[in-house]
Amino acid sequence: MSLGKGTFMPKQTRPRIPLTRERVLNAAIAIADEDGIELLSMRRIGKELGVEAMSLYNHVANKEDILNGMVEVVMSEIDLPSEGIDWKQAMRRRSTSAYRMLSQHRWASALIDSLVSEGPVKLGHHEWVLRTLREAGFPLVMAAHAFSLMDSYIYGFSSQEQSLPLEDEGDLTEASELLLQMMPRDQYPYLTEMILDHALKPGYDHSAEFEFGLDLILDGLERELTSG
Amino acid sequence: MSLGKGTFMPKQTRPRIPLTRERVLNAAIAIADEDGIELLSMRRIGKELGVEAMSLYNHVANKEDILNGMVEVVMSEIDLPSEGIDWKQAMRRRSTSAYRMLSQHRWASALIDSLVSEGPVKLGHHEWVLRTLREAGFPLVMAAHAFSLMDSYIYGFSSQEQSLPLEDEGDLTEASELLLQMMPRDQYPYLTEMILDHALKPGYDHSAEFEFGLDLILDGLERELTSG
DNA sequence: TTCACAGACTTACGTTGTAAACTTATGTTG
DNA sequence: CAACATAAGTTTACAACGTAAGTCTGTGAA
Repeated sequence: MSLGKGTFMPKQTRPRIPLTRERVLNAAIAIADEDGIELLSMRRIGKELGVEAMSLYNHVANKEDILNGMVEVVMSEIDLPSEGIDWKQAMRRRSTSAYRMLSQHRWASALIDSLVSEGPVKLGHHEWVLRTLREAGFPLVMAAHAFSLMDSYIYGFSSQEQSLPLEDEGDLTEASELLLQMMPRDQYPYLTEMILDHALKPGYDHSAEFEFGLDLILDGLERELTSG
Repeated sequence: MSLGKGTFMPKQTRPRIPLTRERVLNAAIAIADEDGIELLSMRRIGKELGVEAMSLYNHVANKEDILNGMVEVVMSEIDLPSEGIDWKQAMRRRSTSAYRMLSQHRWASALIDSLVSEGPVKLGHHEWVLRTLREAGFPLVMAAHAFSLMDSYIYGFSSQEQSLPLEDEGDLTEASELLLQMMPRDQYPYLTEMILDHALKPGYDHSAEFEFGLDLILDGLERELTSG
């Protein structure tokens, strides 16, 4: 193919959308969302973009750089309400928003705490949380406690949720039934009861479970704030 | 080397401790504890045991089987106090014990929620927690909430802790100083304050941080129990 | 002493991340 | 428009990974 430089269409001979770091990260996120993080490889990302794996290295340092970048991108999806509202409302909004993000990107919670990414988005998020707490009157040590507690819960809950092998939404019925079959029921009566009478019940809602713990934590923090 | 069968020491010609599933798992745990989970490979485990990688497959199904087995082993290290004591004390003991285990085996928290291991130890643990809560008077739904909340916090806190790159104990000083250098301080005043005036303070204790959240959660659950 | 077999070893294959060397496309000059 | 520098692709190669398949051997029973 010698339709090189000086033929007759010097500008747009081939459309060739230029590869960018952003396009690489978006492709990686799409793959991780759809096929799972374990199928994310440099060659797979390249294929997604119609390019060889090694071409990616012109725009990202290496695979870890991609993983860090993915975390930064999805963390920017978290809603951080603008100032001027109640700290409790603000924390509630950012927590449920973070939970929703972690549910949409099931690979994220595992990545966030296996990596040491300290990009501007993550730093900005931390800064926002600390400012909100401090300006609401939390003393320094208590703000640290609150931050640690909230984030441990948010990421912990999301991690635990993803370890349940529910393929689609509401499909934990199938998983539970599988577990029930393998498990000698008489040996685990309380576990059996929990699965049968609670987890398998039609109205079961995971995000309601999340909000129970979140509200308990926020109420406890409010008590600490007003009493201390 | 023809010192084979019928020479003159028919029994213990070579010491050759027989390989077992247990020895494989213990070797794997030792490697993960000392060198990190990312350096755990079949060949590395074989070397540790003076054996080729493929020999392991006579005692374990595959690598995932090993990872599941490792989780089962370390979960059995968690202290589950015998019946007859206050539910709150019981939960506090098992939680701090779980936290201590997860600190000793820094790979465990990531494995526990990336895997779908449902071995007898994990099931037994769940059964113990549910029985303790139900017999303390927690209604079914509240027991589910309590379980979810406590475990999310325990594993979440441990995960977050391990994402801090502290090599030895108390060495987060170095990590924080590194972060401070890379970070434009005037852009993140509250984050800077937190690192300088709290995290870098000599008396900083991570397990105290854990216990603050744990007690807040347990107090909140107690309130739910007595009020509801 | 012979023999069966559990349990070790050897070899081989496909997949991974990425270093090094190359080729080609693009944008800036004379 | 031609020549060239540079940016951004491709090709090839390598070491390390999990593991399937086949082979060899040490050990206990007959």
